[in-house]
Amino acid sequence: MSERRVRVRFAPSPTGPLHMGGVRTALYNYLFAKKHGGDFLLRVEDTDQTRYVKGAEDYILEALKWCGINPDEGVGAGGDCGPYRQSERKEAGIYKEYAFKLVEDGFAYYAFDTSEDLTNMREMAEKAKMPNWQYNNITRTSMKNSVSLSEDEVTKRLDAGDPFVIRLKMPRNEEVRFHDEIRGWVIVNTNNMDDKVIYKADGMPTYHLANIIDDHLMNISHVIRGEEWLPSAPLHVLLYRYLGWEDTMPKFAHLSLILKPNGNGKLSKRDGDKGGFPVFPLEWNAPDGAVSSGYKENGYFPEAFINMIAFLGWNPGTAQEIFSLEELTEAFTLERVGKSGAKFDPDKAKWFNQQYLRNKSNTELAQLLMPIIAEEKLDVCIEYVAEVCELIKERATFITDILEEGRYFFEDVSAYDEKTLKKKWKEDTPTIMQELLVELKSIEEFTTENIETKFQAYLEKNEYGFGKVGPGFRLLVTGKGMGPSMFHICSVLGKEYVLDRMEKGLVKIEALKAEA
RNA sequence: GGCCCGUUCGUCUAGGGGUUAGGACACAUGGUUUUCAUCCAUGAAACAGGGGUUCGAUUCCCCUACGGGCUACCA
Repeated sequence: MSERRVRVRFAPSPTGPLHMGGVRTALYNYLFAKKHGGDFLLRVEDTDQTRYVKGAEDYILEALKWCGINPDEGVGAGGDCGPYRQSERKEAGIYKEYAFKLVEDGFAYYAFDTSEDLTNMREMAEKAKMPNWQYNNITRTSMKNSVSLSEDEVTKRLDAGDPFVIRLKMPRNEEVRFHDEIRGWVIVNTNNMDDKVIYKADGMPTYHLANIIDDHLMNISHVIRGEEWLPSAPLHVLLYRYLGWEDTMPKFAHLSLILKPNGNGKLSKRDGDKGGFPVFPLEWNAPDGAVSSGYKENGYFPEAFINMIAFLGWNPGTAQEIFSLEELTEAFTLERVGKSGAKFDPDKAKWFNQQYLRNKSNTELAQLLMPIIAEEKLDVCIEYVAEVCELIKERATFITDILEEGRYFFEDVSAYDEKTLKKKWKEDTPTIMQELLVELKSIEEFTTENIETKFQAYLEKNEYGFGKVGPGFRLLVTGKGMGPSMFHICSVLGKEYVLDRMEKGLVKIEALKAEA
């Protein structure tokens, strides 16, 4: 067989925000396409108007954009196979003819049973201890459809405009097999499959039909999708066969699900709320006003998020863990995608972010920090922020940690760490601080080295250990009990500021002490 | 319940008929650091169970258990 152009698609339903699992599916599709020089399409599967959620489609588009997963074709990108929204394709009359053709060819039939009929049937079956009633190749003979009803009756109903659906006529006792790129051969007997509705009473195709038609019309070569589709894959194979498209049927690859960090089950929105981590790439404001947090808003870099997601169920087989999108594209293969579900680990997610943060230059970090600083109306220049980043970077996971950890670089000290105050602020500390203040005042050039030299000289002169002077000094200047080198902090802060803080701090702390 | 898929340290995983079963996160200990973080070193930690096949199975096959998915005129 000649090499077919790789064309894959990500086909979400706009029923809510895209969650991590969806992003991973999109990512793997994207990586696979790029790896093989193919196309990545975005198709919106909005055949169920009752589940349509306003804003969801925009959200999906924005989320993918933030992740750097840009479609070559599809909604928001254009292309020759449009429209790419299934609702619009339905309006264009794309699906109807195929549904009816299936009936004509004897592979499907009209069914007139109403939803109530079906519900009643299921309830009756349940009472008769048949808990799982299905509309299938046995039960269909006792239902109202073009298989059981006379031809006259069917025509009469059709002419009268009775609502109907089209169901696939599942054959009796046939083995349907297909090769999954990740799982190998999957074989299912048609006796275990039901007569799925492929065309709804409202004139919309169901997922199954629309999906097959669109994939065929859009020349999709590989279907990479979630495990939840594995059970219906045989149905899809049958649909390709009955439509006469089996020779160009795409290859299938079913991805395992992302599971909850602890406990069982797939990751859901609630797990994030409970575990204190996001499950969505971007913050989602639901129409009902509920807000779900996003990775972006939590300070994650998109590259780190993507990297982390990629490793949930895939690995390169080497020790390398940090991969740019380009490197992922280079390294990605379906063969190295795992078969089993992966429990999501929020700690590892943080670790990825930390790695990326550390690899960014101080200027880069400062640039990212400036908007946040502006929001807080703090008046500093970018060069100063970069210097702060240099000092705080090593102890930050998120960009905002730099601001929080290094608060004292931007604002006066308003509170003093109680523990340090209690343990390290002794009777003679104020005197020592006064003396240190004088020493610092005498420094001409307020550089890290000069401050350190002066400080050490002072210790030596009085035969003090560092522990006698250091903690009080830090407390006075930063309000904290720990942090980066004091000499660095002071040189960044500048002489005036440091002296001022010490003087004011001495007064404040003495007042606090007197109070206590 | 039925059907389908899966099962290596707590977690993500590598590996694969004969290995001291490797790495990463998290954890613990020690070192560096005035402190915290970083960094470095070290440690603890796994082949779900039972049957086969085989000289030999964690690896191949079967069964069981467990986990997951599906079982809509939802995707």
